[in-house]
Amino acid sequence: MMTTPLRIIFAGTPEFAADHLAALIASHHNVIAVYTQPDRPAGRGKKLMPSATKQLALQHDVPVYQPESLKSADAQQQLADLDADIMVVVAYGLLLPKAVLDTPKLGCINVHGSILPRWRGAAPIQRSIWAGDKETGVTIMQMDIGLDTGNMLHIETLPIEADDTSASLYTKLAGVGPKALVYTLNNITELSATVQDDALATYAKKLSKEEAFMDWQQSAAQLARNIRAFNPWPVCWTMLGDKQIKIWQGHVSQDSTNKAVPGTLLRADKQGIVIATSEGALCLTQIQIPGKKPMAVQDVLNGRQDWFEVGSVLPSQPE
RNA sequence: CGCGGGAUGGAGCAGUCUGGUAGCUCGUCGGGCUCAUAACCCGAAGGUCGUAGGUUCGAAUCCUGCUCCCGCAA
Repeated sequence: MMTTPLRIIFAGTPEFAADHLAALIASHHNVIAVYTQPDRPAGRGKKLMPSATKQLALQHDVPVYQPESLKSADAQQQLADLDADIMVVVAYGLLLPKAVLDTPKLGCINVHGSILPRWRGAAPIQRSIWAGDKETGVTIMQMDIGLDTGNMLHIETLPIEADDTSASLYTKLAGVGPKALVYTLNNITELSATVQDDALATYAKKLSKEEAFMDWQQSAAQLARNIRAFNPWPVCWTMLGDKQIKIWQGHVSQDSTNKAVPGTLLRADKQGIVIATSEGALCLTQIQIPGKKPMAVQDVLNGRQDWFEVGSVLPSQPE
């Protein structure tokens, strides 16, 4: 159904946002400007890197704005002068003051990576895996003052598979989100907004590197979920002697812990590295040692069998 | 110019300091053993040692440039 083309301002930063921008550019709507975070140092040499969204915008000759903040009167006036019908926000990374929310004729809408009101906040995709949810999705909502509290316009659900990581789920949601977004824009005037039930709300707090440290006092099931949730960032890790080991893949093992101290290395062979936890054993199948890429445990053992001595105990706290 | 590690058969590593016949653990292929096997035994194939130059009688190894990969830190 072809509706009247909307004049859209797009605000977003990472890859996930760029995927949505691509869908808008391909649609019959007009993206008149793109807001994205200022270029930040990234990558190996700490070089200044434009965001994925900026790169895409430049390819399509869409004007790019990169204010440090939208709180200033200048920035707000600049945005108002664009005279947009609606503003679409996807993983922008900056808070929008009320003045900005009210500027476009149809307000601002946001694509959020969970089924609201569950997992409001910064890391909805990761938290849904971390918590063991069976289902997730994207919610398109009308933004208001609160953090992800706006009225919901459209929801698209998706099952979470047993082997899904944050990386794989991101990819899946990036496939669903853009379609849901375009659908919402095409039907923006007819869609009824559903108010969120605050009683059901949960908050997806940001991930930290500390949280990704393997605490063997936790259960094997929780640690297995952590491994999937914290992939590709910050990535679960542990200390083997003075070496930091990142853990990219693992699963709950059938092995008995024989009441071994949590953190005890029970076995290291082709099947994986099995470690005792407070509740069950965990089998690591893909790990990464400093200076190397992630590798199958089998490969690591070929060259460094002596590193993994059965019976040694890994720490449950980062020094 | 933030600190550091690395590039060697298909995979993971040793060898580099003290230049002199390319080595280990696996994988692959062939054969054997076995009721059978991811187990075990025997054998084989497979490498311009990241790249360009320099030093040398001789360079994986020493020197210089370049490319790519990664850990830390922000």
